[in-house]
Amino acid sequence: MTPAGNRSDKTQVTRALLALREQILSGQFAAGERMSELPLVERLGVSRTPLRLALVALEHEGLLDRLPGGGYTVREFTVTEIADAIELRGVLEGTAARLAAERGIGRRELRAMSELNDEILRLINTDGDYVTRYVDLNERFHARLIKLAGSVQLERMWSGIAALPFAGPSALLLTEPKLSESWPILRVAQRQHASMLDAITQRQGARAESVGREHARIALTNLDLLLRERETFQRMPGGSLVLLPGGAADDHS
Amino acid sequence: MTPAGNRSDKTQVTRALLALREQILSGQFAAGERMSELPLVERLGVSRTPLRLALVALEHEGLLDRLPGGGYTVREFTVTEIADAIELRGVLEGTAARLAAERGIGRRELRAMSELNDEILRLINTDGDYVTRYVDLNERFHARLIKLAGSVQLERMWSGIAALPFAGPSALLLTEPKLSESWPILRVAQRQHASMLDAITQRQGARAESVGREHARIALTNLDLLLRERETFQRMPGGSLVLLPGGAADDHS
DNA sequence: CCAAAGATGTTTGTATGCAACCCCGTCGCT
DNA sequence: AGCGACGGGGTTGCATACAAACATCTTTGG
Repeated sequence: MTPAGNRSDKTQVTRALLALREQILSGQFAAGERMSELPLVERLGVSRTPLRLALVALEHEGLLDRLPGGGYTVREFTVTEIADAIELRGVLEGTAARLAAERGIGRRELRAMSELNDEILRLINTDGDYVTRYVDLNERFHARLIKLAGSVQLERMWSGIAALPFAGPSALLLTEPKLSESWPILRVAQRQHASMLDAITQRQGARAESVGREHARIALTNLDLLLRERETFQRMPGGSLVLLPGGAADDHS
Repeated sequence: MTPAGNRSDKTQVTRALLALREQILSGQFAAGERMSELPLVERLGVSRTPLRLALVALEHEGLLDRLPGGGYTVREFTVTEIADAIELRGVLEGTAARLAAERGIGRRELRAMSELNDEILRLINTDGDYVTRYVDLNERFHARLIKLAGSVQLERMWSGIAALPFAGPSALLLTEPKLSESWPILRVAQRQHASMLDAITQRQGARAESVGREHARIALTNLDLLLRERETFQRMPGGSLVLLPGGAADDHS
């Protein structure tokens, strides 16, 4: 859904959309602050007409909230919301896997996904900075998984939620500093990919679904780990939009 | 999501949105036909600016498809897509029920839903034309169910899919002619509502989820019944948007 | 001194004019 | 005769001017 622009659109609304999203995610707007059109116009260098289209797109995307008197604010996400979004992504991916299993999938497609996953396996057996490549492969795997179900609606819903900051399939990957902690997790994830493919191949719908769900919950673990290091967290794109649990408790629960 | 307008907006974009949606659902546009802005402007009596906002809203809603060169067409739905959408609504409602069960729900809310469902029970024990009232009660029950989970994302996704023609909780109710056939179905549905509430009360997440899913599948049955009477089908709002299975086969499968 | 009405600035909503684009047919040149 | 280019109609994209809603602060009258 209006994820970016089609093609390499040079249209003003795309320009505004991209710029705005980036500025929002990098925390250049305070959480409850009212975003009026005129300031944005001069900030982004587009006129009001395309700007408004970009704004409704971002509202649809869930990054902006329309406030009563008109105007927008950047949406603030609680940790619970993020966890819910991840759980929901798991539900959707599980459903995709189940439907794929029930309906049967061509060997070509399964083969392609297997190869993607094999490449992931080779990658995490390597030493070195493979994060970028891993993210790419992982996203491709998940995107294809969703398409396996062959349902437009499912795809739409998934795109809607996976575009949310922190809810995407590779959103919470630990970056450099703590890579040691994330290494075993990636292995588990790769294994789950394989299990899903196997379940789909053998048309075991229930198994495919539950593995799909559990797989997404890996992100919950990563979320927990990340929350232990608030500074790192805040620096990640979109980090400033997250309302961290208040100073009290929750740090040693 | 941009379901109707907030408040009783007299704004032009709302006017355009409502009028357009109604005209689309009543089949006043051919399926693949290109909808250009200028004709719509004089048809709806609003200028291009609010019209375009209404168009993107309908695109987000899934009723319109943007076509490559610009402009829109009304979206055409296959029977399979409708079935998928219903299945997905079941997945979401099942998830809502499961989350509600897992997280626990206040008695007040459960009580309220029980009363709604009791009223449905009394209603279907009555003779007479209760369709309108049933639809109202049923929609309220489902809306509350979704809210029980307490997840904004889930609610958003559900609204998105329940707004689709034929995918809403009461969308495929058989109208007057065949009421006799739908009567026992309503009884089953009411019972499933009760089971869901019971499961939630007893915090039986898995049960709540599976009942929620199965409950939505009632709509699949109704869909089947409706497809036996194409004329009736075509007359329902949005009926003309559905691409019926080609003349061959499928009538006696 | 307080209250109410009005003026003023700021905001969003709407209309419209202009420019760029695309499809397509036709005309001219080779 | 074929191929290419030019131009016309129609369409969308964009910018801007204007109107209406809203808020605020001031000013004036009691």
